[in-house]
Amino acid sequence: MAPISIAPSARNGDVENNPCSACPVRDLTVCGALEETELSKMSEIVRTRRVGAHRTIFSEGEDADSVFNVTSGTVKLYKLLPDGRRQITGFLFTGDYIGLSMHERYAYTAETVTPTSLCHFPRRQMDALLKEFPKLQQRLFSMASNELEAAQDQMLLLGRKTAKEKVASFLLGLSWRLSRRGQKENPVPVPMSRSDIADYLGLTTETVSRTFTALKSQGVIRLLEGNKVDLVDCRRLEDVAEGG
Amino acid sequence: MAPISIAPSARNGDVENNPCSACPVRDLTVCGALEETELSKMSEIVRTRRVGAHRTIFSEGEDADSVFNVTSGTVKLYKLLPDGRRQITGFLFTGDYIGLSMHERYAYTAETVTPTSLCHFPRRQMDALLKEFPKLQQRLFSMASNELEAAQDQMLLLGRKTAKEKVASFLLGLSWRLSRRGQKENPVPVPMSRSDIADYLGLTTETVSRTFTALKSQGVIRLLEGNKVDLVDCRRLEDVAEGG
DNA sequence: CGATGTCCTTGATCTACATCATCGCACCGA
DNA sequence: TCGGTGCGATGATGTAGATCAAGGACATCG
Repeated sequence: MAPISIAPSARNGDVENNPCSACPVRDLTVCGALEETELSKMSEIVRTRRVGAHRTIFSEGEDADSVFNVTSGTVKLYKLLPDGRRQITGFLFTGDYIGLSMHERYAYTAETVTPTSLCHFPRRQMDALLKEFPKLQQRLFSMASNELEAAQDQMLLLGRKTAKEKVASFLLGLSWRLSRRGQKENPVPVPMSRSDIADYLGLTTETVSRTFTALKSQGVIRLLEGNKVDLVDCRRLEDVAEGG
Repeated sequence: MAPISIAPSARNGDVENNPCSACPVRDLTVCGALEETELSKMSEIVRTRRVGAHRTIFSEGEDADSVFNVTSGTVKLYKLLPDGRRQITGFLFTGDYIGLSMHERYAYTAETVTPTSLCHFPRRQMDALLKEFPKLQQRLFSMASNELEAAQDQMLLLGRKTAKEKVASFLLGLSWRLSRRGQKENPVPVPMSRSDIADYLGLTTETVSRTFTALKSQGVIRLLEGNKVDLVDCRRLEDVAEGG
């Protein structure tokens, strides 16, 4: 397809044709499963996209013909009841993959919380790559396993935890995911609105707000500039999260 | 390994060495991904087990060195909080696979609800089979996808539905899974206790009990002999489940 | 630079469901 | 045959969190 480029232009040419090889977050994502040389196959089918905050990426019920990688920003996934009640089933950050649960139609709506960069893959071609590279398939399976475990934790939270335990668990979860991505785990940026947090925890915005103030006045957390939360007393927050 | 058996005994010999080939529920399970001939590999590592009701198969936190297939009966999976609050994350029936989310340690406890038959596989050897048969790996991934979608539905239920909507959804879910297994979808056997249902739906036994009576007196369901529930008005039950 | 809007917070009140208590019934072992 | 035990149903009461209401902090915009 692409002519083999030579001499000085070679390097730039490679990067242009194979942006994935220069991807700074590759190891965080599904792409980390591939060797440098195999990556070109991904480059061939990927299309990068930048979208602003509060944009719908796709909606529940639409044909699921694309999958995505989040390379920066924050995304929320949610399901709605007919009367408008909403449950956010997850927040996605740098490195997360959208479209793990692959059926004919999307099972949820995906919407950006902040400005976001996405890698977009046509699903058919991604499926072909999965067949070609079992390592990719394995990595995807292991990511699905992690999601499943997170979903079970979330069920415990939604079904059995109090408001205070829910909020504490939420903050610790954010912090934990930061550290998994190799970022500083405290203070924690909280880019989503109170109402998003409420719909994630099965609460109302008022209760979330009150619970934040309660934790703050107990000296467990501090609310900082720029929607950051300082986990002052992590140990105690963990106790709170488990009902201790 | 096993000597090649000849003549009249051959057939029985095969079945004994390869019980999987005679498995009546094979197509429902992960094993359905394999050809007759490949099944012998599974037979070599499988050990079948029958266990009574209310037995622990494994506990949260133990080394996850086995995976299982349910060939008959009902199993529940649950997580506990330190103070004993319990969340049941799922019920498993004939054909379901235990151990999808594979980490070093079990993320939940698995306990039988009724007498149950299990196929037991050492995890290491199962992993080897997954490498050998990509079809098996694919099947497992697709089962994980389904579980993930079910988990998202359950989050919506736990976070945003009322008691009545929860119970209605639960009954419809049982019925739907029956029909997926090719069984009659009404009336629905409900082998688990009120307290199990409560811990699955994020309610108390009393509320579950009251909600059953409420649905009964509205003529939407009938409680039959032998813990069966007759979904009298399926359409209306669906409306109730979605808050209609 | 007021006008308008959105988000967060806080207060007052309400309610769905939890909690506490009791009872009936089926099952079971002695 | 008879207590014992566990489960399910139902009634009385309590409460965590929802709902309703209002004000304050910012940002955007004519």
